Amino acid sequence: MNTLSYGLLGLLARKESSGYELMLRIQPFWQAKHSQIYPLLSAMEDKQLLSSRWVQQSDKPDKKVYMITEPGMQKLREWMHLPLAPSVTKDELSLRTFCLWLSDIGIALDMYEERRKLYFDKKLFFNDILKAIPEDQRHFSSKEFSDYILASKGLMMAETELKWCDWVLDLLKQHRLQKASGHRS
Amino acid sequence: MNTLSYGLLGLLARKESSGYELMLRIQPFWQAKHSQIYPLLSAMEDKQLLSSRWVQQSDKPDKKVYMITEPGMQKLREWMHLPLAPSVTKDELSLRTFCLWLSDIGIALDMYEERRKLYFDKKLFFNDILKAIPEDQRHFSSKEFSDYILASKGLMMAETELKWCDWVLDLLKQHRLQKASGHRS
DNA sequence: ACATCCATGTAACGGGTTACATGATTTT
DNA sequence: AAAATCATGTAACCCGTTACATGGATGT
Repeated sequence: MNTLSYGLLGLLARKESSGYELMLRIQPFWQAKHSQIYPLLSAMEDKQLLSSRWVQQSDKPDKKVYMITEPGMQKLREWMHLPLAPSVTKDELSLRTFCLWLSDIGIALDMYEERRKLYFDKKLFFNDILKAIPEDQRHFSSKEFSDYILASKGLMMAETELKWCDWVLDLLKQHRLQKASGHRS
Repeated sequence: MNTLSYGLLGLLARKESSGYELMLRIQPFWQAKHSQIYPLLSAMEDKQLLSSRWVQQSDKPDKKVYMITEPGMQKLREWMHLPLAPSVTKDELSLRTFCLWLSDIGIALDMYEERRKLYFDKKLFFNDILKAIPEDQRHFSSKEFSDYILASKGLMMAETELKWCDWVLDLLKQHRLQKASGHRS
């Protein structure tokens, strides 16, 4: 059982879902394609950690809805006592930043502007989730508590990333202005 | 050529290094083991993007130092014009947070305390890098500019993560207190 | 004595992406 | 008319980790 499988199990423990729905639910916290998720769900069903049924839909293709079983719940509870892996981030922008000195300042500005838009959208995304959680569901005993603290983290991180982008863009623009005035004098 | 290969090329463009040194230099921004880095360096040497020489050391094992070649520099400059991949983060803590409701509050407190320590050390790490960059090297034209803005990002992110952990820990401790007083009344 | 750092490499395996394959409905 | 959304699945390939293999120097 890998971490993604446990994550899917955890989502299913809160609400039965199809593979497609799970892909959408887990995406903001763990990027995984449908081609990775479907085989993991099949394998967990084979191990009796999940059960499934086909649900007919009008106007949409039929879907296979998975539910967690009692052995699945047991496995989940065990996971919470296993050692926690550290967070891993892989960002091409960091590696490219090492090469800023060998490229045109225009290329650099485009790169950070593009990333700025992503962080801005990310901020809106988590802000919308947060706004949808009413005050009375924001305490530990509520089912929505985890959504509340995770969306808060997403929002805080996006705001910091946005702030950093704006700061870098300012430094780059300042440098461009100084270079222009230098040419005139 | 994958992203990690370009990243190694970018580090070598700034300073010749051994595989071991590259592993240490890239680690804060892209976690990769030596077993992944050594074969990539070999492959890039075969493609004439790098050259190498053995350097003898007293008190330490000999090391194989790689230098970037002119075709390697060309490849690097091309990379800066290719589409930029979005950042990917995989954090087991987020997936576990979905399952908070099914575990003991003590387990939750331990988990966030443990992570808090990690973020605290991360903050110190980037703060030390930042302190080592003098004021006159913090402008765009300096070789150290990329180190300056990357260490700043690392510090800002670590501070936000730390703030989030403290906030979550406060919420959990508040809840525990309320439960205790509820039992008394 | 034992662990850690330095230093390089390979082999086996599991994780994850891209592409292939299908097809209805809704939006632009 | 074309693109996006919903929905499931498989196959080939590349990315990345764990384990194997070696060995001197330094620190606890």
